Amino acid sequence: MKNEPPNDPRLDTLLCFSAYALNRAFGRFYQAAFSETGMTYPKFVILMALDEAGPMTVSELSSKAGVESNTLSPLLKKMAGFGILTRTRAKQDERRVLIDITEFGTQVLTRARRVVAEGYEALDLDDANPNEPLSYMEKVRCALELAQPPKLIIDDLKEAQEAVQANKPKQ
Amino acid sequence: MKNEPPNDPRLDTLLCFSAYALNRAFGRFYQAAFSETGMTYPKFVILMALDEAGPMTVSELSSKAGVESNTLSPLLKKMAGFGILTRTRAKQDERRVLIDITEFGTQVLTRARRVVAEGYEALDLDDANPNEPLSYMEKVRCALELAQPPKLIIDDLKEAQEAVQANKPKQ
DNA sequence: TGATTTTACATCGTATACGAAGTAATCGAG
DNA sequence: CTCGATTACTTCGTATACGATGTAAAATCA
Repeated sequence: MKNEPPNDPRLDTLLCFSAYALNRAFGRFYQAAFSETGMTYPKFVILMALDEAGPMTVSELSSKAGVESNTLSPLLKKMAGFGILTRTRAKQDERRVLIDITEFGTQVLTRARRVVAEGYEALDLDDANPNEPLSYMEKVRCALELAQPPKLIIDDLKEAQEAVQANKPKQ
Repeated sequence: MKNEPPNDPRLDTLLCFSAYALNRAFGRFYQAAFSETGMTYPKFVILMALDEAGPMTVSELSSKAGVESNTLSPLLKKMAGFGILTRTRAKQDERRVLIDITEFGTQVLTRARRVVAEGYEALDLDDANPNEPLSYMEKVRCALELAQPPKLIIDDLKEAQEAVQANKPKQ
């Protein structure tokens, strides 16, 4: 019972295509949920990783998230500018940059998680059989494509964050 | 037996992360296999779709491949320039653009398929259990990350194609 | 039929993502 | 100790990918 006969020319039977299509379906789903907040799916993954495993160097984050460090560098810079994480050169080894989630970042993550969980529940995937990867992935993808996810809102958090930064610009 | 409890904070347990990570692992795998040929994974998917279902409009290709038409437009233009497909305005409806794979494109696809099949076989995934999507996807991802895929070679096809074009520039 | 709406693509701006190459700090051999 | 490797991150060029918007053809309505 082969799952992906390499000579089968049909796209539907290829795991690579399932992953490709499903990933972009998730991407659009998250984009809709996060629109106008500055949040994106890759940023969400980074926050999840930091929240899960604590402060890390860029390399560690790179392997944890499965993206190259050259992809992370500009992303982390933007996120730091946004106030959701900090980038600190390690004193012992000036080459390393330690990344840590901020309080604001934690709050954003908490809300993002809630929105995502709500969105997932609305997908109504109870009848999708998780024991067959390809059909399961396709069912999830279809559900995602039909979904209208709830939207993340962080305006109030942002205002609070800006107020904090205005009070102590001693950094 | 929930597969993706939305409140579970671990990345590993999220289908979205599995799809994200697996997709990029496939991307790197294909990039290595196709390097220096001008071929890429998205182009491969487009060729597969055309080969599978015959000539199509941009919209049809868009739903078949699961990418938006604005992503396809520039991609198709490049591929046409590369000689692997043709773009033709439909006479009945000038808005539509019909995409068809060329003989050269078919040859490239055949070779690409062979290379990919060889690469997959080398992954040695016989012990990966396809009945558990997340662990299966992770196993595949790890195998892909370790893999050294064989490389696609199309230089001779390209030369043949250029010779053909040089002989009949009546287009 | 002429105006309006819809459809099908294309273009634009932005956000990942990668390999290759660059840079600065650390390590290691001699 | 010093100078060439190695390491950790950054920068650069290129390739998707998307939403928003533009444009021209076709369909629809008045």
